[in-house]
Amino acid sequence: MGKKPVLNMADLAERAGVSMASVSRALSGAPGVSEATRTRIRTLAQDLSYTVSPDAARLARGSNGRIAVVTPDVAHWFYASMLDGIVTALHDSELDVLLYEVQEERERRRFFDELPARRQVDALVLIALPISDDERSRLDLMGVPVVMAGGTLGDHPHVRIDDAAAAHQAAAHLVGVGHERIAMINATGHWTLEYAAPSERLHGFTRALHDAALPLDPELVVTERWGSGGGAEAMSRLLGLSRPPTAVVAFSDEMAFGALRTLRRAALRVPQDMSVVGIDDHSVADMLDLTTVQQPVVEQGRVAGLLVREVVEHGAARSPYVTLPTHVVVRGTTAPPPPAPGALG
Amino acid sequence: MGKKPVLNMADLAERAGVSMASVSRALSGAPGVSEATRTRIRTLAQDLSYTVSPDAARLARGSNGRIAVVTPDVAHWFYASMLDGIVTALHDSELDVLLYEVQEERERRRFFDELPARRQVDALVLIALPISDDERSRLDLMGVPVVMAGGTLGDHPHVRIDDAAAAHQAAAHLVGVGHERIAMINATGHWTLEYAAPSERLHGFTRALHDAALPLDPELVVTERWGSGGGAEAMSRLLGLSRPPTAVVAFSDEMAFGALRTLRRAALRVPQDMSVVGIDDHSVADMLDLTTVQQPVVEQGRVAGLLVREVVEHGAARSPYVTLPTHVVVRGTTAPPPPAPGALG
DNA sequence: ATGCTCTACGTAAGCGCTTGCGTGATGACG
DNA sequence: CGTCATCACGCAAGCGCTTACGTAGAGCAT
Repeated sequence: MGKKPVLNMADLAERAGVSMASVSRALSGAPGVSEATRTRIRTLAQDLSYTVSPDAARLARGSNGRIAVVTPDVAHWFYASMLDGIVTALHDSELDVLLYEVQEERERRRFFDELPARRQVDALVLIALPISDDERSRLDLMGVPVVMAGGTLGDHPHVRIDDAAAAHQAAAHLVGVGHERIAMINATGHWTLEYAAPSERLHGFTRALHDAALPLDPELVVTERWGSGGGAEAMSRLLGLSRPPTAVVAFSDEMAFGALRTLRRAALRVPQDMSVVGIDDHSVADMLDLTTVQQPVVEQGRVAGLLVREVVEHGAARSPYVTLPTHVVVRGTTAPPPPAPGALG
Repeated sequence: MGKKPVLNMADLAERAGVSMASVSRALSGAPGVSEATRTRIRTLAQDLSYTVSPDAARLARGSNGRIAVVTPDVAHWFYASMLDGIVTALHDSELDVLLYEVQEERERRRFFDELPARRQVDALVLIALPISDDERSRLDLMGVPVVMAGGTLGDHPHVRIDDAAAAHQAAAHLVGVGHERIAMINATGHWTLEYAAPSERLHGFTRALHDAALPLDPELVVTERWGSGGGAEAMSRLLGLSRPPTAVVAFSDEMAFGALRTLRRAALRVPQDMSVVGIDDHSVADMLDLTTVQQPVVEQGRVAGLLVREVVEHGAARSPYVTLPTHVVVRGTTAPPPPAPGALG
């Protein structure tokens, strides 16, 4: 009857003819064992395929080895790429990742009320998740450092892009090829909480027009819900205008995709009749030949991963605020505007 | 000096004027405390925002509350959708998810050698990860149940689609609209280990031709590496043939996208000059108007999540082998073949 | 030899919980 | 009014580790 199902440290110690203390030290790399003993124990552990129980170790030591990543949507291109960067950066560390998806309001509430990650992790990485003040104070209860990937959160470490600059680049590109009547398709969040990106990008857009001494026609700024459906809808509205634009900056590639769909259905040619530029450089943008402002998403995740490692390992990050650059990728959806009807040339 | 940084159960018990045992029982829902006491303790815990330490609980109880999900690529559409289904299915359970990405060979080896998830989880979900026999025996060392999502693995519980049937449906659709010279673009894995899908899909394809009494021209089966690049390459080879096909079944939508790109660059019209059908119903397929065989990816993940819950909670799943249906989604990339050069009609 | 410092190792006290078992109180029953 | 379940609860023994502290022996200088 009854051997333990799995070998524990006491068993190993016995077989090695030493105390548990030595085993623990040998395996963890702590000083206080001779090299000979250490090697012997390690070899034995290997042979018996023994592993220290992370839970027991963590309990005895008080915290270690795990972080939580919180994402609004596991499957969405943007968040998934971020997550990819984060786990990649963590690959050669000892940190494991506990994954939480807080998509709907219900899960959101559950996450902040119950704090399921509480006492389980050494740090938290939030992927582009706007947070209310109440929620921030709940987070503080967890008593662990937080880093924000793809946005900002108080004075917690973060990585992000300059949204205003990105939109500015998009609009400036259109100005550069000769457009004067440029629209912006902006996004509105699906939660009560607003992301900062929409207003930032609108500012950048506005500033670009201003810099080019172009008037800003309020009709040409349309806001729809986030996603390609919203983009399609927004483009319909723009086409319905008495004086439609000749080019449009979309809040994101996804919205640009929707806009392109509307244009195709309306039998308008891109870029001859209408230029479109997105923001993101979504993996599909290349396939659809969409001109866009590229932002390094995986890289943002990677930096977030490095930040969280620093924070966990050294208590703080050396340079906790990182803004990564964006740049225009010219493809086939932008060109000079068609000659104005009744124009001289 | 020295209060504990965080409230523990002993503190709570003291403040509540009861023993730890009662607190534990009250909080965990175990019998042996009166309703009155239970409520009182719970309220107090709430007020003090106390949470049981999952690690200590797990240690004392011997295992509980966490599963590992292993995916080849966090960011890839297919795996990300699977993962989404899994975490969604786990949302209203008490299970947390530990995420492991084993992308490159190095990480793969590390994962199977070190078994970082070992002693940390109650079960393992593998997302479409082909596994060698050696690796399987390593996995057995973990001593926890394994479920496979998007494939099979010995007699472990699994969810998947019928790959042969999917390819059969794709080819049959093309036969149905009148094609007789149909190619297949097949995929080859990027690892040494082969997925089962390519050969299965090839079988389904072959069988469909056979069922329609069409000859199978070996020239028309081309295999390229997985991904849209491979699809593009494969299509080039097909176009180089002395007698090119009039239609093609691609291993996946991604490969179909590549094929479409090649066709566009070759100035061939789709579907007038060439019909293309993919498999997956990738989120972008709709955007590119690609006819495809839809497979329920998120749903497969969801089912995998349910399976793992059953396995963890009841020790076994009631029906551990699930095959989900696929079906053709007709869009704009398939049409009858062009009239044969020199044909009578 | 004596005394001292090091090093390698063992002892044992926790870490924060769960749970089998024991106990007194309570109520049912004859 | 005695007898026995039953129930609510406390006691204390772990769960599998880490680590402060203690100790024996080796090495060295005196």
